[in-house]
Amino acid sequence: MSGSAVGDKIRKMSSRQQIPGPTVKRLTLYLREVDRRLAAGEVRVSSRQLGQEIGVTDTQIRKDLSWFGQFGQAGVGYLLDDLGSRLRQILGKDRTWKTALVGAGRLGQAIMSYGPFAREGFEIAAVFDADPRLVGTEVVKRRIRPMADLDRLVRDRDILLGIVSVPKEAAQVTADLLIDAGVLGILNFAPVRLEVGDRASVVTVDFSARLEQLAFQVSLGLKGSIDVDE
Amino acid sequence: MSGSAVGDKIRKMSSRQQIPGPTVKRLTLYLREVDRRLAAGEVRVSSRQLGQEIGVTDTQIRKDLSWFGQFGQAGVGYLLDDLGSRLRQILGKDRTWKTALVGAGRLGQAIMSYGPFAREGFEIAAVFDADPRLVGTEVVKRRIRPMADLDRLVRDRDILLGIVSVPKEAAQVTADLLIDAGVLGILNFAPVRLEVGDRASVVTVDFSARLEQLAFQVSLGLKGSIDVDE
DNA sequence: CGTTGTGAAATGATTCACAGCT
DNA sequence: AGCTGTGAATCATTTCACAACG
Repeated sequence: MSGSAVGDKIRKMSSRQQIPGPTVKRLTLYLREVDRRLAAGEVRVSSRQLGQEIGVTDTQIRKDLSWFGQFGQAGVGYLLDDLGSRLRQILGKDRTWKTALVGAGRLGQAIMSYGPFAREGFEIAAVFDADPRLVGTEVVKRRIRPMADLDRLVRDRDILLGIVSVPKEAAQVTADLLIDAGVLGILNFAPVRLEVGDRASVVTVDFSARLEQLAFQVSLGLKGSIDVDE
Repeated sequence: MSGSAVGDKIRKMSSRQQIPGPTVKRLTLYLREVDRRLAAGEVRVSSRQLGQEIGVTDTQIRKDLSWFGQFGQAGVGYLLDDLGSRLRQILGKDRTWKTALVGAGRLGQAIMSYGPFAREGFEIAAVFDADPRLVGTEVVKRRIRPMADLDRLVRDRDILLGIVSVPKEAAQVTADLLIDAGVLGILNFAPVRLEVGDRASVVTVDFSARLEQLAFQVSLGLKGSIDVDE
């Protein structure tokens, strides 16, 4: 029964139903809340209870989950344990993602020491920097490699994700290097749009754009966390 | 006509037409591209040219701008200079936003030294930390203040925005302190939903949620920057 | 002409309403 | 009774199509 359930999920996913972007963003929140409740020793939740905490309606949660098959027990709710592992599977968190970090400046250092990254299946398997003064030194307990080693190390270590925390001028070249070395996804912290065609997926985290959005909301006088979002 | 155009905008904005969230997010990108072209010495753009660079359709841009009145010259396009200052005004970037940073760990330090913040109208007017070992020291050329001084300093210096870069356990308390001291907007880096009611606006930047979204895309095999977003 | 600004149409996401399971 | 899963309805956003303009 559990075997065929996994099969359902995979079949549905590979039939290339397009999962809505907003749904994906929420999935992460669901998993977090599920883990929190599991850690608290709880066993079951209803979609309403789950949503309460994270500001999402019960219908929304059920609709989101329905993209991936059947999860719950009608009349009862969801088994946290089960829901957790299905979500982890969907989000690709049932494996370890080897990640290359490029740019070991203050932002890179912050990322290296950011708890959640290290803990939740994202292993920073190599760190690179173009600054010769940094190369060879240890930062946050990690040896910094020269850019020249990037291609070889990414290949040898089967690294699939890249984190770009270099100045914006260097972001595009860095992305190209990573992709040429075989990386499939890039988390970009530079405030630029990376042009990658269909060679990889990109997700950008843009601090200053967000601060601007905040300033806009405040200056409109729109109090209230209208769009906590993410 | 230009005087009344500004009037139109303000009237439209205060008549509380609800500006769509996605529009606000794009406005920031438009301003960036406009500034880039201004710096390159250009004088005019059409919506199509503007969109090319940042991956947005011309219609989308015109629709977005139309929320704020008339901007362009039919048959010609937009005057970069004019468009830039209108966008700056809309986004609240025609003033300096005094900001309090709470949490001077590595992430806080990265934020302090993040160029765009400092340059684009966001002044970090005070930095706080709960760690007594940090308080009183200088980090990235800024003196770290104790939490006990937060309320007084935020009031005295007319600080309107707060940046929360503390561990997630401390995020909610920190937000409450900031709001009680009069802050109207919070940029939250902790991976939790802040409960602020209608007392302030919140925008959250959640690194690990984003990495998860990336892992999801990659594991789905969805190559291509489907959702560069932000 | 080429380009803006905008109603109208199309697409996408959320909420509603309820059938069906436990 | 309580709750899930989902088609149908509503609401939001994007795209289309075109009139008006310089």
